Parts: sequence; structure tokens; C-alpha cells
Amino acid sequence: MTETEIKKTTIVFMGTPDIASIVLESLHLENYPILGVVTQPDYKLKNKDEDEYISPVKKLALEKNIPIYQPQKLDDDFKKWLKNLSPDLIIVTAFGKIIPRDILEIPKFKSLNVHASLLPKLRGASPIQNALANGMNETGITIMLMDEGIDTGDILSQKSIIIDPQDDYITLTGKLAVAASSLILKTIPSWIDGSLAPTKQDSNGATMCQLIEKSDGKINWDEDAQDIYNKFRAFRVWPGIFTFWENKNNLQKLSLNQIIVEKDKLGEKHHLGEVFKYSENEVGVQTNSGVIILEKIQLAGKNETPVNDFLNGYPDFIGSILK
RNA sequence: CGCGGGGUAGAGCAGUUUGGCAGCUCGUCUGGCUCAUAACCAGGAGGUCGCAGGUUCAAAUCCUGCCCCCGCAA
Repeated sequence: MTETEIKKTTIVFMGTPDIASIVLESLHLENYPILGVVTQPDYKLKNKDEDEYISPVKKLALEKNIPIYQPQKLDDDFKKWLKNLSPDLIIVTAFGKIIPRDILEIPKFKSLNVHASLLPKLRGASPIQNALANGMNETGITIMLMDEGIDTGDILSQKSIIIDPQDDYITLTGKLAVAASSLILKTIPSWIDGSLAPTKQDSNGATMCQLIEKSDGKINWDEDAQDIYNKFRAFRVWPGIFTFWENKNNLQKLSLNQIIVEKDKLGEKHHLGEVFKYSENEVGVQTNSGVIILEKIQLAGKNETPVNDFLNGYPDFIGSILK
């Protein structure tokens, strides 16, 4: 099969967030015929009259004049729409819904999933966040044939990525998106021409990651500073990390929007969760091992403020115990 | 009509319940001290108290309407 023939492979793309839109864009730039894009329905953000959440994938598709389908459910109507397009291949990247087997098998060349981990590690909904939260120093992209399980399909190709200690959700997503784009462009041709043999996953090494909940952002001060910092990196965009501060007999939510991790000073150890002057103009919170230096914090209902400004208004913050 | 917090000097906040001189910490400016400093001492500048209307002898404070910021929920 020639390269020109391969480039005629028609594709339906399914995905939602930024990383998906970057993969979609690279397919589009390579001139693959993209028959349609499937993405999550928009939803209105209340209290903000006109703001609507539109997925990055939808925005890109609108720009490129690609037909869009936003099904509430992957039902018969959706199946009809897809059969009507009759793509050669479906490519799924962070779509956000489980896709039934009969849909996956509609295209001649089946359905490929671009997953942001080195499978069988970190199967499931939040591989990027979990790689960071677990303090891993390597993750990657896996392209696999989809089956009815959650990220259990046979592997076609993988590419690993080193996680820098400074990486957070935003920077790591960027790196993974780049890797995902180049890997899918390499993988499609050898899959289509039959030169690539799928490999079964070793389910013994499998780990799962759950959908992230708001409450996952709550800090336990009896964890180590590095673990808390890893959570901060992982939940940077959502849900963030937060703790509670008792201000005038009110327990108020306090978000930590910018922090640094430090080792304990020799001979200095405070109560767990205690706020103290770490240095002349640094404010620290004691953890089980190490100190979290606060830089920018935000009290519920207030704007984000640098911690030193916060102290001007709330001098009692020093010496209090965060819960 | 989803629930709630907030808007007071450049920054962060008190004061509003019970109407009565516009406050605190930081920054900033001037002077002093000092080898020196983000330290210390003395002094100063900086306000339409979100906007509009109402009540009152008197409104940041009470009443009505509006604008804006944020947290929760979705």
C-alpha cells in the first residue's frame, strides 16, 4: 500500500480536552480526511450569563469546518450517524465515555485509542494526574486497539516521556500531546498496511486510576511535603489543593494556589499543619516530613493573594493549625 | 429566579449587629540613627467607603435598585 493510499484513510475522531484537540490538529495537518468529530456536549456555566463550556476539540472542528456530533448517549441515533459516514478508522483520545463494542467495530480498520500512560499502568480516567500525584518520573503514550474493557486493548505502539520534577499537569499534558501526535502519525500507516502486530497487555502489571473528585484536593498534613507537592502538580488545573483554616470561629476553605516544597530545618519541627515563619519572608506549613512554603493562597469567597499580603490582613494566620 | 462570601488609601483587612471624628498591618515619601540594610526611631502624603436613589440633624453603617469579583453546587 502506498503512502498516498494510506493518506486516504477516512477517520472519525472522538475526544474532548486539549490533548485531544492537539492530536486532532496533527491528523488534520497531515491531510487525513476527517469525516467527523465526536465530542462531549456543551454545558452552560450558571452565573456567567453567556459563558458556555465548549470542548477544545469542538472549537478546533468549528475552525476547520469538520462536522461535529455531540451525543448525550452513544445510542442508535449515534450509530446511524456513524454508519452513514462509514469511516475507515476511529481514533479516540480522552473522549470521556465508554464506547460500546459494536460501535468500535464499525470501521474497516477498527478503532484506535491514544492513552496518556504506559499501559498496562494507569488504565482509566486520569492517567496524567495520577502519574504526577504518584510521583512517577516516567510516563508516556500508548496507542492500542480498543476493546470493551477500560484501556485493556492490544497495544500497537508506545512512547515514553520523562517527567521533570518541575512538571505539573499543564506542562506534562503539553509534552504528552506532542508525543501523542507524532506517535499516532507513525502508527496509523503501519497499522493500515498490516505491518504492525498488536501485542497483548500483561494484566499483571496493570494499575487503575479513578475519576478525580473535588475532595481529592483536600490536603492531609500528616503526609510528606513531597507527596502534597505532587498532588499540587497533579491537580493544578482542577480541583486544586485546599485545606481549612479557622478564622474567627469559622472554618473556611483555603486554596493553595502556588507552593514550594522544602526540607525541615534542622532542629525545627512544628505541629502538623501549623503555619509558621519559615524565614524572613517565607511562610511554611509543617507536614509529616518537610515543609510546604506558601506563595499564593485564596480564602473562599476572596481573590487569590500573595501570602505576605494575606498576613497584613490576617496576622493571626501565623501560629494557626490548618486542618 | 440554584446556595453563599465579598467590593473601605497602591496591597491585604477591621469597622456595618447598636447610624455620631475614616481605622489597622504592609508599601510609599521625608527626616533621623547606622559602615550598612528588607531592621529601628520620628513625621507626611494618599479615600467619591463599587454605582444610583431614598430615610435622617447626621449614613461605610439603615431601606430600594443596579454593577463587578469570588467560593460552592451543576
